[in-house]
Amino acid sequence: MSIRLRFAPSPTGRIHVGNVRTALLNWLFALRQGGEVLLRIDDTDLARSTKEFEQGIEDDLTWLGLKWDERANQSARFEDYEKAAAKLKADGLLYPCYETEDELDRKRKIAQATGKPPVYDRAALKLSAAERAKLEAEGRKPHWRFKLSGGRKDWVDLVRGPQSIDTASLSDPVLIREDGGFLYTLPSVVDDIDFKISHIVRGEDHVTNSGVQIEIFEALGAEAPALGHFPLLVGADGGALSKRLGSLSVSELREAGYEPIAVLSHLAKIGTSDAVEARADISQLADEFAFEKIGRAPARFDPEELKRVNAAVLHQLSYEAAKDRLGALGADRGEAFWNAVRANLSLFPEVRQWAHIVDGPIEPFISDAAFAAAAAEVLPAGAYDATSWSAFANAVKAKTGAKGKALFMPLRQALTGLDHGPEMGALFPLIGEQRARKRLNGETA
RNA sequence: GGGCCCUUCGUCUAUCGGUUAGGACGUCAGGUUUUCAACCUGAAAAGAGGGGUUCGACUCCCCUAGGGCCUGCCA
Repeated sequence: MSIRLRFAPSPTGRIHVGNVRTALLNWLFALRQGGEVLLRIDDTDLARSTKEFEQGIEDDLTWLGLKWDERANQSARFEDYEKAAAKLKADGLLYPCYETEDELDRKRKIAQATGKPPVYDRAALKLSAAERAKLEAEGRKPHWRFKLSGGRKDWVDLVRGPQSIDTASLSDPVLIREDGGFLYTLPSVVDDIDFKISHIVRGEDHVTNSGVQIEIFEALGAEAPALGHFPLLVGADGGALSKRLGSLSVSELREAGYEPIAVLSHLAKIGTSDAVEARADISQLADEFAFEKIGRAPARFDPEELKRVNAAVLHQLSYEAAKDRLGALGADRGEAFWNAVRANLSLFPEVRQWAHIVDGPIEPFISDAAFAAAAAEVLPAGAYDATSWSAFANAVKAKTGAKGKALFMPLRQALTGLDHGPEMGALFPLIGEQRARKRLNGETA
């Protein structure tokens, strides 16, 4: 059997970190197994789905470096869903119901209040043909429910181990809405069958769903794929992922300047037994992927940790890899510049700050004007090279008697306006004599 | 209310009855950088609480507390 995974977002919004984790785990398993990934656009909800979001999702996945082998739109497959629904109806497994949403809501509340499980009572199953005809004559349109077996459904989950869902404690799921629209449940199963999906990897919010869907697979004469349900993401405080964090979109991360591999590394490793550290590329993440490494407790998504991973990626990034992006930001000052400043970056766009400090104009920070003026007097003339800084520092040391931190910190502050940053030896030649002289004299340059 | 799952250093986790409870990140210290950051080395740091079972429990069972998911004509 060939390995085929699928990622099935709804184009009702852009993808966010939770979605990326789902996508990534599917991709990593497929990559590891030499399988394929189907990008399935779940756009059965015609009212809320848009082509813009669909394009946005593709852009997001492409930026992340997740390449799909095949893609499909559910909106183009309604005939297949109708066919499956017809078969279920013919088999007596899909039955019409006429309760309104209000009625169902009331039934649920009453059940809750009396301590009973809020499970659909199957009243519609007891309707006679005459009663149904009467309801239809009143203008009521049916929604359709799948008749659960009432037995237990078992499977060995890829991450959770043996699972058993008691369908007797579940409501018969509505498959077709009153307006004729298909809900997620049936199209998903039909597609998984038709596209020969071998493994379904999704969040644990779908565990109960899986029990239901296994019955639908069987009702349609198919065998359910292997199933894996991983724990969901929670916030850094251990509580539910906040709305802000949970909806943190890929496009926002992209705009903020995050590296795709940092986002991928972080989301692939949190909640697993591997160290949460940057990896070189997706194939390395795939090589290390194993369901057994995924824990069963929720994974914590901490933006601070993501930032840390991102910084580590930048600290290793070669000039060659950074060159084009530096150019795009107007911050390409050569390899020596990049190698000097990258260790001070946690987000790529921050490089602009260092380019600006090299170019000016910036306002120097001078705490001791006499010291700075003395330093200016021994500033070497002409073109600077890699040795200029130490020559200058020694000259200042000889003239003022300052050494160590008392020597370097005021010079750094005067020359860069900041009290931290890259090696001055690399920055100094880029700043050059003219700007250095002005800054030491307290002038903006 | 019911069902399913979870709880080990600050954080993510390893351990599948007998370990000095290991690693990674963070923190702290030292080194290096004639300064800070980066980098290198080292150290401190943990079994939610209470009962069992057992010669022996982080590991198995029960209770309590805390947390997550599901219980939709959402996906």
